[in-house]
Amino acid sequence: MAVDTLDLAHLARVAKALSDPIRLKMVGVLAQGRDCCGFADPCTRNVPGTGTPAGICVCELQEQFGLGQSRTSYHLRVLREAGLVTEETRGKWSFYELDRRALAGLLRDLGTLAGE
Amino acid sequence: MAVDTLDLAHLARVAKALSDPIRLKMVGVLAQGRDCCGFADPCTRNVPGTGTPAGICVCELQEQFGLGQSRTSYHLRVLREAGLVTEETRGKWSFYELDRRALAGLLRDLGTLAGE
DNA sequence: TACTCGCATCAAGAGAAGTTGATGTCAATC
DNA sequence: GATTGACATCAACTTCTCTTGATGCGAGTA
Repeated sequence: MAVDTLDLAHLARVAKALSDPIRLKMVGVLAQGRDCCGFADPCTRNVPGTGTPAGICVCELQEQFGLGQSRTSYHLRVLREAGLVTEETRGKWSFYELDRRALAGLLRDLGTLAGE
Repeated sequence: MAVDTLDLAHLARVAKALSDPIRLKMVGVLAQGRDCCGFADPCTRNVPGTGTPAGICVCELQEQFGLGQSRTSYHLRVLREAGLVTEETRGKWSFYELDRRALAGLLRDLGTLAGE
């Protein structure tokens, strides 16, 4: 892929989303995709029927990071708007999942920019 | 390499340096490492004796990007402080070069964060 | 229906980042 | 030694980002 086909504005937006230690840590936690949740709360439920965990709910991230609710929500929104994570509402909970393709795309594009 | 050995603060700083389209474009130009300079100026000189080009001078970047001098200098400083580029003074010119290892390190660390 | 819970969003303030023009410094040239 | 050219840095300003507390809203629950 040629350098001049890169969307630098988009690349910059994704990089900006990753330019904060809190959000990087969130990506790390989401990447581990751990079963939500470790703590005693109804949101421990997995995808109905499948038993497969899908994403981590905001309350768990909030707990893990010791952040306020709106602060947690804000950083998740930045990641979401950059396309790095996806959100799915189930019941009254929001589950966030890492979009690995988006992250892989970033790495690929940066590699391209640097001439592999 | 384990996720918990990553220096997220440093990762964030490098990502922030890449969170601006101007700086991304600079990285792209420096990556091509084109012979400095294309335009008629004494800074066309390469490393004395070797004939090998080493870096691109500020005046060329300024010209290529159509930016003011202090603005160009500012963005180069951000890249330099993030460790993404190195600077070398020769005569009255400053030559900037991409530090490929730093960029490779970023890609590696992001990969690690995302669990490869 | 009223209440609570989980979450998004908003409004306001503090601080950081980016832009611009001015000033300073050092090397090269006159 | 004075001038010029290349560059860094500073000061002032604007704009963006982040944090905090408040408000709103839909989904479950009493």
